[in-house]
Amino acid sequence: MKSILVCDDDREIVDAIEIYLQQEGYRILKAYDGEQALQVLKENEVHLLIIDVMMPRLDGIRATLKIREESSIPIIILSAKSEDADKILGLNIGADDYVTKPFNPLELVARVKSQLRRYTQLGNAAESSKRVYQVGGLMINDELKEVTVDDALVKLTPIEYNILLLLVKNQGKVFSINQIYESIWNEDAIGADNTVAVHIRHIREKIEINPKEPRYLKVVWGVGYKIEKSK
Amino acid sequence: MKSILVCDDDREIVDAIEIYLQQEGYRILKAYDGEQALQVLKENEVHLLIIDVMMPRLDGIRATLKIREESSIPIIILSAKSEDADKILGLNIGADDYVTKPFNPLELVARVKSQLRRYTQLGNAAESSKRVYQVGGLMINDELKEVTVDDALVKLTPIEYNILLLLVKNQGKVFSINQIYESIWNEDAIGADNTVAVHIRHIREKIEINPKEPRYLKVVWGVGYKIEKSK
DNA sequence: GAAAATTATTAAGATTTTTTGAAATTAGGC
DNA sequence: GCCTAATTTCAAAAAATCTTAATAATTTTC
Repeated sequence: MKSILVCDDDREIVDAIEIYLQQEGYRILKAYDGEQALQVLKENEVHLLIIDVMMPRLDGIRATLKIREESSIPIIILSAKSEDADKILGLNIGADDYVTKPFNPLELVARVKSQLRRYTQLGNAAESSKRVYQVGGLMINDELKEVTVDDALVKLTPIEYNILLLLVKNQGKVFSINQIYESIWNEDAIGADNTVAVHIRHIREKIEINPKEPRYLKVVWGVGYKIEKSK
Repeated sequence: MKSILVCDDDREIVDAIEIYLQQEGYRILKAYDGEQALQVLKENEVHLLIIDVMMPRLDGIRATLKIREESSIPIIILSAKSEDADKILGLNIGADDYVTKPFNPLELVARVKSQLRRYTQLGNAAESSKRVYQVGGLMINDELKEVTVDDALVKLTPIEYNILLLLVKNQGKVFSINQIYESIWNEDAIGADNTVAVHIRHIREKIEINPKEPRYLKVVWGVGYKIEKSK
């Protein structure tokens, strides 16, 4: 579940935003000035920040600057100032979006979703240009959607392919069954453990010489699955 | 140099945007309908796309959907429709931002910069949190769920791993058996002393050269356990 | 130095997690 | 609409891990 920190000195606004975002399944953290926001960020895993400009103690602009010194989470600035100059300033100092009050809550929700998609799914320039991945004798060409093991072509179904691609793209990194499910199916994983497990088995049958002793697709007991990094 | 594709059937708008973005040092590619945009994307390296909604042949919404099937570049939708529903739709199908006409060119430039910064510099969730902890020759990579002692890989069970992670994350700090239990199991510790003790022993067997004289995982008599801080 | 309190050790039974085989359902191509 | 391939579900076997309880070894207290 994704956590969103909402920061505004107007508690009514914070509460209103909370209601809308909770409906979308996000966990909401709250702060009422910039200092508090920094504190919450330090102590919690936060995936996105919505922050007002005008606040006591530390305003949203200064807070954004401070946060950007060490974090790259998406920041949406909220402001009563609809002056273009303010928007431009906010966007230039590191914010990802700038929404002016009064705003349609549903538009804010859509912008939150868009930012989180960019941050958690779409990724960045460095990784998106790569289209061929390799781990030992296992190779995935994402342009041709082809998988080969020791130069022999292997035929995977779409779901199998996507799971393997996720794991190979992040080789070494462990993914829980839920993470895999949510990442591939784009929906909440409830009781989907077996589904993923069966796909894992099918992938192993196709890419492993001996599925009982997988060379590539390994289980990390109690945690999830990973592709063994080639050394 | 970053390349930006500007796509609108109104050539004047394309030209105007071109002027502003060129001043910022971007290379501008142009298209005048969705089909052309897809074509240009296929044949060029494009780092960001600005696309109008209403266009002949293939509109901006459909084009965005098509592009998202295989590309993750930032997309800014431009539109004369300022209806909230249109904005929400655009953002939900994969756009990164939605700007309504008429717009301040400088705000558009700021939004372009913001998106490119996210895409080319700030990166995404996966890479921003490298979670590696170290104490002397003991190292925990929480992303790979791997523990090494003097560069030798050590295999821990989930509970063992979590206990060690807790202690290493807070190295030097002493945790009582109850604190450890409640922190790992997330339930009240009643008569669970032995359980934790057994796990501690197993961890020592795996990470210590001589479990009887632990270098890392030490007992603080009458209080609890800690990981000796490295100096 | 002995008793009390705390921590360490061991191994077996209980539990959880993963793997597996097969059947049922769904989706896509012709 | 039928046929094939893909996906999901179910249930049980296998593997790994966790807990328990009984006992031993320490350290502290008196």
